[in-house]
Amino acid sequence: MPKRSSSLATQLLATLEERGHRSTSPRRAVVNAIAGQNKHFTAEQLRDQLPGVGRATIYRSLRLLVESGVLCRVLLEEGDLHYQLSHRGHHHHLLCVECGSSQDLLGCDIEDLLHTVSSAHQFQLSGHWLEVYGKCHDCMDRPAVPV
Amino acid sequence: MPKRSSSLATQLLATLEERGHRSTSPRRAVVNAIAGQNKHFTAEQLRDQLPGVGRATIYRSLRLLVESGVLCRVLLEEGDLHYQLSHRGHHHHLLCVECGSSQDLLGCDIEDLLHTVSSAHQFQLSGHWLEVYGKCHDCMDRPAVPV
DNA sequence: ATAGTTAATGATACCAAGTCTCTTTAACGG
DNA sequence: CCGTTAAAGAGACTTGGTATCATTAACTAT
Ligand SMILES: [Mn+2]
Ligand SMILES: [Mn+2]
Ligand SMILES: [Zn+2]
Ligand SMILES: [Zn+2]
Repeated sequence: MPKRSSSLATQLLATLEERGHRSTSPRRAVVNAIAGQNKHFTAEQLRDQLPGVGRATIYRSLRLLVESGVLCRVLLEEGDLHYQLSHRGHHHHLLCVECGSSQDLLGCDIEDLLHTVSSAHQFQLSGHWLEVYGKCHDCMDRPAVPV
Repeated sequence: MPKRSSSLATQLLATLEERGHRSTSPRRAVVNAIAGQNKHFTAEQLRDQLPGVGRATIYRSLRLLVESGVLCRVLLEEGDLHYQLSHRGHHHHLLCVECGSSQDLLGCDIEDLLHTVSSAHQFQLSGHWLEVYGKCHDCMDRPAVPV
């Protein structure tokens, strides 16, 4: 039996439909899989979970969802690109390098600071990219995992 | 006749030698080419300029120079990885999206701010990645280049 | 100066992460 | 129900890089 769609999945799909995209069954499979992730994930992880969906379709869906603002790209310290559900609007992440969890960083003062610094350099700010790496609260207590 | 080495190139090579790496002729060619760049560049650009040097050697040299702290990686807005000469130590860049120039951002308050924000989230900061995009002073005045 | 040791090179195969092309399918609007 | 057109999927291709390994050449010690 097909896994039941979460309301989150329904919501993601609705976002796509509002933007004029069709509700196809591969697309529903993709948003369901995404809704089931509990932390950031890669395109390839999604592909492993959806062997029946074409590779191009997965990448196309990810692009649409990023463009719609419901997914955001997350760059890990090693350079790997992951995705995760986004709180709409620009924000950043505190990424735990230990357990892979992430916390959103909303309404911090970075924008103001960057504006100040930029104008000091006679630079007209238009965008920025920031990722913050470290250990989350849980992993701070826990002794480091032996490799 | 072989292009004369700039003192910058000599300096780069010296850094490598100090770290126990041999002064080979492909390596000299690479540091010379790097010393001749006037802005950030990609590995492939370097390759085009050095058709006689093997691909692996170019990537290996870039890695060594990054590890030595004399080159830094720069992530452009579109996701392309570039390199540029580094002022040793951690710093960031103001990248002009118009002309491709970049200004180093030293001693800005970002570290302090991130520490404040992190501890507010009970997060133990260990690193971060920041790139700032916009228009440099020159390009602010100039009307946008027609595509 | 010579020889020995070992780092470094480069040819080539390989790989990861995507993108492009093109034919076929199916969603949706009328 | 039909027609239009978006979307899918197969598969070739691309980009940016890494791994392997036989050969070469820097440096070191004599
Ligand atoms: Mn986010
Ligand atoms: Mn720099
Ligand atoms: Zn953690
Ligand atoms: Zn500029």
